[in-house]
Amino acid sequence: MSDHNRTGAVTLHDVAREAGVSYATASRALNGSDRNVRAENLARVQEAAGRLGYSPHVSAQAIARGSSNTVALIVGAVDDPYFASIADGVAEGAYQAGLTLTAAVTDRSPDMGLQIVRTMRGRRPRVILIAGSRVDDDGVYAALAEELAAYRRGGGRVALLSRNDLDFPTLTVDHHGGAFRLAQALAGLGYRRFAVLHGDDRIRMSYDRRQGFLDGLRQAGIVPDPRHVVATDLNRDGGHRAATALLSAGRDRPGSDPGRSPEAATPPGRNASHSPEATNPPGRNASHSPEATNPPGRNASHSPEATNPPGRNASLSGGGSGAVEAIFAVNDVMAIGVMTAVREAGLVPGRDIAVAGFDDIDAARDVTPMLTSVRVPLRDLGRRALELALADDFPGIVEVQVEVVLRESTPPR
Amino acid sequence: MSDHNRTGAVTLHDVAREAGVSYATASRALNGSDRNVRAENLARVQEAAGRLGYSPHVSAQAIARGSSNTVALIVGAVDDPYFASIADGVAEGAYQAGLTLTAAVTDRSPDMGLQIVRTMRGRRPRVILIAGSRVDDDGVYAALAEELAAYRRGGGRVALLSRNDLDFPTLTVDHHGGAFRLAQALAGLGYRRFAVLHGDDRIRMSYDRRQGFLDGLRQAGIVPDPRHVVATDLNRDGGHRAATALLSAGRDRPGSDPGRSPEAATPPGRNASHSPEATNPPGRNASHSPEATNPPGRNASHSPEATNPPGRNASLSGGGSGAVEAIFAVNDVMAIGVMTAVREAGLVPGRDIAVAGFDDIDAARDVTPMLTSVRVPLRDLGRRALELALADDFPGIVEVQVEVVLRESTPPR
DNA sequence: GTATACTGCGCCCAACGAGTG
DNA sequence: TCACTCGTTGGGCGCAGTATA
Repeated sequence: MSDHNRTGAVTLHDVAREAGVSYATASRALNGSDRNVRAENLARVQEAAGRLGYSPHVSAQAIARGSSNTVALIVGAVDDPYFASIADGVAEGAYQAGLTLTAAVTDRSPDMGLQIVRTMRGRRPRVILIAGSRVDDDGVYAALAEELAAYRRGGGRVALLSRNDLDFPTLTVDHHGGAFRLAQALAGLGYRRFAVLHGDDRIRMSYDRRQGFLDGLRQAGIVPDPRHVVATDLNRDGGHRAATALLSAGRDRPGSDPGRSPEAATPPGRNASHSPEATNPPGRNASHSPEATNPPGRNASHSPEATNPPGRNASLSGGGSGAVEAIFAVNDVMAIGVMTAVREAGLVPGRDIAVAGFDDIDAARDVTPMLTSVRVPLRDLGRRALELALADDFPGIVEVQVEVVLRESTPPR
Repeated sequence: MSDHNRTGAVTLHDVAREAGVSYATASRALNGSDRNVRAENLARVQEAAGRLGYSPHVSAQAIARGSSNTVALIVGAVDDPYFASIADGVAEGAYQAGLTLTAAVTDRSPDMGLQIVRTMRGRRPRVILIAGSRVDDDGVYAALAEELAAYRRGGGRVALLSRNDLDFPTLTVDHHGGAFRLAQALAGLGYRRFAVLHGDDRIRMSYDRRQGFLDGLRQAGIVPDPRHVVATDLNRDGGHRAATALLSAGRDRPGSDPGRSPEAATPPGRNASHSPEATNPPGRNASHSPEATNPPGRNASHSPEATNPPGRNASLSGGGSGAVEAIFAVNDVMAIGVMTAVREAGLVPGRDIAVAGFDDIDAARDVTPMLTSVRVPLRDLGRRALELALADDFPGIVEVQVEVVLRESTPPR
């Protein structure tokens, strides 16, 4: 029965007919606009709806009402604990607010989330939340901003996570401060020679964390060998690969330039995990100018003009006066990869080489030794971003504080 | 301009007016149904659309066309690598198929996904994918089945992941076989005394894995102490908690019944992670009959009639003849929690107590020692589930094979 | 061949009249 | 008469078809 319409789905008409009431009554009974419906009819309608398996067409409702109650979350990857935790927070908040969450992943989009935002916008959600779309080339960047502006003009609400360069309510993390204090803490523990693993400089998170760390070191009178400040992918394999290259370079070819090793010098490529803004589209890998926007004292991967004169031992494990004592990776996922690489090189993380990360994901406490990190309240981040978007006033940029967590991977030295 | 309508968003009307063409022409130009539009007009329309920031209203399109092109994925949790990997696979497949993915999490729903399915259905997606909704009490269970059947009657497509009890295309994992072979492999390595950590028995995955493992042991002539077969949460903390309780019970109170320890005996509660079907609604914790459907040789958490006579040393770490040599947890997340608990007890996982899990998530290779597990192709699972749903024929149940991966956490003994 | 009406998708909302008590 | 409920009708949401001009 009731397969008269195109899709074959049950409509409100069918329910009304089945219940023996009028269309309007059925509508009033089910969505209770003005609940002037007799109890008996109400029950009949509900019963009929249940028997027929009726499900209101939310698209039609959305059109008729002019608004939906979904929140669209756009993340870089699902696979990544960073995003997963944020998404979890958003899901919780959405549930409490009675909103339906729909998520999209920019990871595989050629247009870096721009297209995603476009299609998401077409769904007319009440809120669009963006966690880490990349600060990309100006063209795409401006297009994204315009897209969001148009969405807001249409009554939509926007909140951004972890970027502070657009004119929307933004929840940002104190990357610089956290890394700064971490560096100071590690210096306080007695470490002097550091390596830093970071990502593409156009990813603000990566840039800020690296810069904060270097600034913190400088404050302590420490300037790391530029060859030990390496750009790589912001995921587990990126950390693993860069650390492996550095370790093998230091051991197998003492005096060689680790920054020039083919592994470590590889610009960030595909499968960029974590990376709030590092989701390289397939086919465009490594095609960006890797040296763009580099500040002084930066990544020396490709820089022949390293401050260390050639011949000086800059190895990680050489044991000489220049040997690196600690590796900081700008996120935990990378740091965990680093730890595995260290072990594979026959060394013991923590004892032989200290390792530190950032984010304090759950896994940081499950690796051995437990990972020193900077705690970011990721779930709160998601929840608060949603609140921010829903709020009526424009709070501008809200900065979330973070906390250094010292663990066994960086024992006093 | 063009803020005449309720929402304030730009409509196709605005675009047509702006471009100086008729409404229908603009429609054809933008969605190119039959592209009988002059090149000049086409360009003008596109230009106008871009200038106005027009975004087609997908709800309206869905209504007009009678179909949308989204795939709805319903998972138990985002937080969990198991679901995250599956979601990643689905996202990939959806992207390739030109479908938009929208995901929902049942974790916090009081109705165990039933309500989620209901609302999802209202969105009229082309596909609904369910990864691990719990095999719950018959009422909800039947309601879920009916909901899905109604959805299918309306032309929708369904695929189920990892449950094989409903009449829909299903991708199931050979939980029993994998655990069976793992048990045999561990027995082959010389282990004899095992503990098994599992979840709620109504969760088929947990039940099958545990049963498979026990069957495999039996085949090798091994029957573990029932007190060492413990039910707990299917997440990291569940594994950690249960292992801690067992270890402390074994050490602090030799001869006592570890199954009676308040920690280990706690029925699965909230925050059930991983757990394709274990997402207990808040407020209903521990209210189900915990002993339901228990097969012989099962969990003895609450069983005074343990086969071991009281006084015999059944501790995990006591070192006596009854000391457990290996702990199997029905998933990796739990196993990782177990490893941490072992370490916290002053023991070395792998050397003092072997640990094995199931799923072979990425993190299994980043813990120390690397975790023995059973490899489940989770990403493939997601991708294939989508294909299954989209396929025209009804393939019934497809079973995915798994592979035992022995690593350092279970060295030969 | 190209551009314009018109109808319909499934629903919400408002207004009106008619039927009860 | 009043308060309440119900059915009918019309309009509209934004868009995609299919005829018309």
